[in-house]
Amino acid sequence: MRVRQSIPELFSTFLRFESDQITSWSTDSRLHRSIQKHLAQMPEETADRFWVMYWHRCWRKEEASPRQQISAGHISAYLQEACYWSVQKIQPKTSSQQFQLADLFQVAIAAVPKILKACDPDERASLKTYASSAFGNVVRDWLRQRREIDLCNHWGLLLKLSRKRLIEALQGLDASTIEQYLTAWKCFELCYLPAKTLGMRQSAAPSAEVWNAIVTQYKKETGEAVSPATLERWLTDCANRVRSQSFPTVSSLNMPRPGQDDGELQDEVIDSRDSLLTELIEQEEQRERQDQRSQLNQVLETAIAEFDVSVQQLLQLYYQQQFTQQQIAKQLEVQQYTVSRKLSKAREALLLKLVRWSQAINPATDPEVIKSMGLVLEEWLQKHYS
DNA sequence: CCTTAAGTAGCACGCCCTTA
DNA sequence: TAAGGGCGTGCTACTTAAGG
Repeated sequence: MRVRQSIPELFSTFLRFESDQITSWSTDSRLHRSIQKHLAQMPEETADRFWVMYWHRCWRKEEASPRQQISAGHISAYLQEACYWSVQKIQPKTSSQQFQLADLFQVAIAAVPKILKACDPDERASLKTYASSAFGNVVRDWLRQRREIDLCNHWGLLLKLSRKRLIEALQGLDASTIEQYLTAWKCFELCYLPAKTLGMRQSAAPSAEVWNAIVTQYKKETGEAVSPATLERWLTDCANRVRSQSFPTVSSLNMPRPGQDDGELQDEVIDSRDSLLTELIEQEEQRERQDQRSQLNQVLETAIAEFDVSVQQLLQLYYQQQFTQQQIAKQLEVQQYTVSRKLSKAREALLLKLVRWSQAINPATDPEVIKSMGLVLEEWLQKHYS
């Protein structure tokens, strides 16, 4: 990363990422003009510390004014390196390859307004030091929550949920629907409670009896008769809304191209899917993905069919019946480690098939990709046998 | 933070088959 | 018939995740 030198650079340039690598600094011309103008008015101020304090105070004064975005923009630019190094420190620790550095960087930098609010320029000596630790905390917290939400299925998520968060997630719907959803959710919680003591994250879908109980409870609460299917639809919708509200799609940084005038600031991170072209591309990509998914199914199903019957049985017990290795060992009268090893062997063989198949599509397969294929395979097995 | 359970992986060993 | 490779198994230390 090239070290930025001048004050205008420090307060108007942003890191650019391309395939998870920093490629260059790009200048936001609006911010560049702004800092030049201020420098011309105060040519004696050449210390970056002065300008950080200056923009931080402006930001506080400009509460709710459009100018506040400019001040936040200057500070975001200033904090680019701090943000990068904080995220860089965390990223190797995230076991999953799901989140790239650029994604995490984006999550962290979007927290600048929050950081500016929390850090009082009159009390703290250095915004940069404060921000460095705050960026780390923001990303860690985001990853933790994300992992938690990803691990839960709909029913687990609904059990965990607080009423307040559900209401927040349902904003935008009309009042009567919100009321219906909330009542349905309350009935679900009441009737599904026994399962709460078991594994919370992967709670099984309510059984027919539970659904009937929910229907009865709903009738008791509201006097209206609603079918189990409708209740299920409402509750699934609740879960989906909570999911997407917690983690809106993160889009690319929208950095202005050098020389381009109408650059947006990086704090606009919510994806607005309004372009027809984007939609068409997405549809095309989706078709392609579906096509590849069915090919993948075929490859893996054939591979499993070629396995020894005992191995097939093992996979069934493990993935379908959800037995532990210990339970399988007891049933098959072998040791747990034998089960473990046979499962590993089977996974290895499937992974090999998967890698060969993917190499036919894209011959350049690096170890990272193979690692991520392992995860895909595990996910596939879970789904295939469920 | 500690404990516990579940799962993984390295090393050693023995059996079986092939080869010289 | 001995050597050697491939493979399965046993033991055990280690890692990871969940719960108190």
